[in-house]
Amino acid sequence: MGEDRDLLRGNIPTLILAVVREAPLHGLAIAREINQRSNNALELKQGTLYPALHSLERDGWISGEWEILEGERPRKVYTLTPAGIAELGRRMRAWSQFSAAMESVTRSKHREQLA
Amino acid sequence: MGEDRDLLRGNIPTLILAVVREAPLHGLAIAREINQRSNNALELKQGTLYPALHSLERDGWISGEWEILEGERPRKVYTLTPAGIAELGRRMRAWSQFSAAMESVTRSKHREQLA
DNA sequence: TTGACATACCTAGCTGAACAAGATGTAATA
DNA sequence: TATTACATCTTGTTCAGCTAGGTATGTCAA
Repeated sequence: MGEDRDLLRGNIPTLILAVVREAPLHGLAIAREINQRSNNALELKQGTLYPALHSLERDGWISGEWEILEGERPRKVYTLTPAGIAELGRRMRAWSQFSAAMESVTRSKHREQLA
Repeated sequence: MGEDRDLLRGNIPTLILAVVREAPLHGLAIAREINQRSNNALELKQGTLYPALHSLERDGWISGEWEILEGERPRKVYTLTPAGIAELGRRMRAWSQFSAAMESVTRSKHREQLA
């Protein structure tokens, strides 16, 4: 709900890549999609979103193209590149491993449960 | 293995509290325990460990006591406080929620799988 | 046409957690 | 006596994400 801020660290690129994988989207739509899919648990601030998109584009994982339609605001639509697909795979594997490691450490040896 | 560094962010206090919950331990032993339980996936650097312990103690989640034994180096042994037990519960719940949110966002709508 | 509002993009500067790289000191071992 | 392993601690750096601003466009109502 918002105290997860520190947990989000390092995972924002993964989230963005995962969302863009399915369909090219522009910035705010990406943030909206992450928010909706997580049932409002995850919220990307604009000061986080745009710099993250720029660095992902600089690294070649996504590519942005301006879409200018009649009677619409200009939008920069991002598409996952082939390199980005590989990067997403790497990141998701890293996440799985880390997540499993967290489980191993926090699960009590004696199977005690916290309320 | 080491590239998980960013993922670790924000979770170190949780890991420490979880390990100390089961038995009072001194600093390096805590780091060792986390490393072993995670099959060497997680590694706490000393420059991370000690400041983290100090801040957890400052917040009242753990309390440290010097243990001085004959023919042993002095060690500061940390114990989980009652407030720390509650804090650990909060943090583990936050982790579960965040973890589930990551799943929701990264799992493709169309059940496609990455290699 | 004026204003308000939602959308859409962007950035400069700050913050703070984790890290790198140092230091000190003790006990055991060679 | 030197070296190694253990054990604690701190200073200074780094950088991802946030705060808090900014610009501009389209819509709708007064």
